[in-house]
Amino acid sequence: MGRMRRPTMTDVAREVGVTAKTVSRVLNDEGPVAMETRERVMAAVRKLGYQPNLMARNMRVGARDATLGLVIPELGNPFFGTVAGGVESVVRARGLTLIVGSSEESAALEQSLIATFLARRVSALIIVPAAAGEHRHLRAERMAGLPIVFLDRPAVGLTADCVVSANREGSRAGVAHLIAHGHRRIGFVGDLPATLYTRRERFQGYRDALDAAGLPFDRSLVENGHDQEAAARATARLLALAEPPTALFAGNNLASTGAVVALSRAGRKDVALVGFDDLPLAEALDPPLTAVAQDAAAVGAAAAALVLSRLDGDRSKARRMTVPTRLIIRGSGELLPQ
Amino acid sequence: MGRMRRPTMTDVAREVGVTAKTVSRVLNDEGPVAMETRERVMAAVRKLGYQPNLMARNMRVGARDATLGLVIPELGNPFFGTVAGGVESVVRARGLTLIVGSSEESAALEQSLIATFLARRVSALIIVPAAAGEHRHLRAERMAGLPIVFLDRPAVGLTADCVVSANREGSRAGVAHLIAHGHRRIGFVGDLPATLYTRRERFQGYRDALDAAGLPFDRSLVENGHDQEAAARATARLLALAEPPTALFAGNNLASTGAVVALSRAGRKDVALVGFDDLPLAEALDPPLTAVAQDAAAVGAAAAALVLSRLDGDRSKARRMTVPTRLIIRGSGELLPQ
DNA sequence: ACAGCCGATGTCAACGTTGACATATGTCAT
DNA sequence: ATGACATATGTCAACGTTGACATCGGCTGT
Repeated sequence: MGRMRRPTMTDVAREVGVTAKTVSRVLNDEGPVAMETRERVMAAVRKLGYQPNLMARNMRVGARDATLGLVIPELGNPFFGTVAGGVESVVRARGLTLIVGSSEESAALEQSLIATFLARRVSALIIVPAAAGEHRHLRAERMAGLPIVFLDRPAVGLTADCVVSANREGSRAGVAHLIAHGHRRIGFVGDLPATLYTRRERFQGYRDALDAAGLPFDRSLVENGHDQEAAARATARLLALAEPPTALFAGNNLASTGAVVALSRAGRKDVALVGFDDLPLAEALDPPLTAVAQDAAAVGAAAAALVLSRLDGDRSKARRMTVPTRLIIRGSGELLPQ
Repeated sequence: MGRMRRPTMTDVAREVGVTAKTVSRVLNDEGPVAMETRERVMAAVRKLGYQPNLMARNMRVGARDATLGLVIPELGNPFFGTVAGGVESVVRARGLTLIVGSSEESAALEQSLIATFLARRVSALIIVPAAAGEHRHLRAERMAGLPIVFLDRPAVGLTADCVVSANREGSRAGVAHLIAHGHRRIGFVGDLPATLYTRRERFQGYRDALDAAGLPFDRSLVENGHDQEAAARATARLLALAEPPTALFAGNNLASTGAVVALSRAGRKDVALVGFDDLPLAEALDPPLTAVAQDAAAVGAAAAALVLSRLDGDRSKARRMTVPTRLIIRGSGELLPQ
């Protein structure tokens, strides 16, 4: 229970009968130290349970903390979890620590998280911007040389590195797939807010495919919802139309899940569906889900790699990387229009 | 491009023509400061883009960093993602920052992550132990008053706070449900390694249910696999037995997913299934999945709340909290034995 | 008019660590 | 014996911030 002071380098030094500096040398493998001294220091370290104070070290060394800040919109969303996993594995291989914070899609929370990270003097930032985020305030940091990479969604009001999926192209391919199977009325179940970058891009891909096929765009075939249940309701609205769609395109993982659930509730196995984002249970659904798969871990890893190259001194101009998507054909997209 | 020095409090002070201490007072709303001075300081802060250095502050204040370390086994697993989300929301409400690290189920990595967190002087630790983790090394920290809460799985070799789901009881209820529908040969698809706490508990619940019903335990009905694909293979092995089970109990979310996939691949809609952990698509499956749902966010939130109470000085002895599970009946568990 | 007090600010040291530089031995070649 | 040099360690200040205490003018009440 004794809330005692944590031992410092000086405590270790006193125990051994040397100076803190000598202990520092031992711990950092720096400069010449007599073998015997080294051993006695190590023994004292173990005995006292000494652990270096990284805050003090970083402050003295002046440098930034060997820490990388990651801001994501929702920890609970498996897509972002997987992205974070991809970032983490690359970052760890480099001996850096990852600090993760969740902005809950709130621009204000995002700013305050970023401020916290900056106050901690992180070495770099990876940001999945919140829907209404705005990043002019980071201009000074970028000028000062702090590596900042945006992930999944580009920065707003700031030129910076960015890694995104091939949203528009993937979406276009998915919708074209439905059109190729004869569908002419294709519903779009999108994310909210509709201004969200990925939602806009994927919607554009949807329009692209319609245009390429010479199909008219029908505004009433577009519905939105941010979470699974809202997406299910959005899907139900589409199914209830006077002239309902014969096929659906879902704009993200939650929308896909919601659409599948809504179709199931309505007992409609005849409606074709292609989802952006693959789902773990895709192949077990009836019909199995055809999906535009994005590689979340790869996106995260690419962003992390980009950050590391910046840390290594790469000063070239801001780069945008696009990670390709892959259409996985399983059945739900191949249903013919009834 | 100019990698210039970041402004310090002293820079701000010089700009205004006061002392660093005065700036400090303004920024911390402490002591009396003339209105005019306050405004000039704030103006200088904005002009220079000053941001306080938390590392320096924490060091001086001696106290620990206003940061909480969370160690989870896998960032990509939605269960842990949701847990982390639950922790984060409670922690944020308190103005603390969450540092998340992933141990990849490696005891060594877990130890090194914990060491990093300790070196950063986090205010508290929440740990989801890796499968083979061992925590004697944290005894000194606990004695020194550092709040440490274990989550989902208890500590090994250390008496400490712990928040877990009602694994054994939930599992027993799930299996009892299958037995109530007439099943006598019930397969168990478990996690790996089999020594994993949750796997052991849930397996015990399975045995409990069998025993209570006077059913024999058949070792050949137990198969394991850690990820979704391995679980699918494990399930396939069970289905291929000479005397195959008429029902399955899956011991976690990945096992459930894998079991569903394997049943689907085998075209076996006649095999009953109850999964531990609910799945987002549960209701859309055919048959809909009956599941023992655990509230991952609540588990995370409970652990965070426990940590906060410790930070607030609660010195009572180590507590173990059990979060109840809920059996959600949907159909897959109600299939009758063929 | 003077003690006493309050408001506004300053001075100094310390948190734990390490970089720059200094010191004290011992070894070796000349 | 002497200087040159390497090895092993020590001294001191500084990183950016804040706690403890000091200072200084003006205002209050008597």
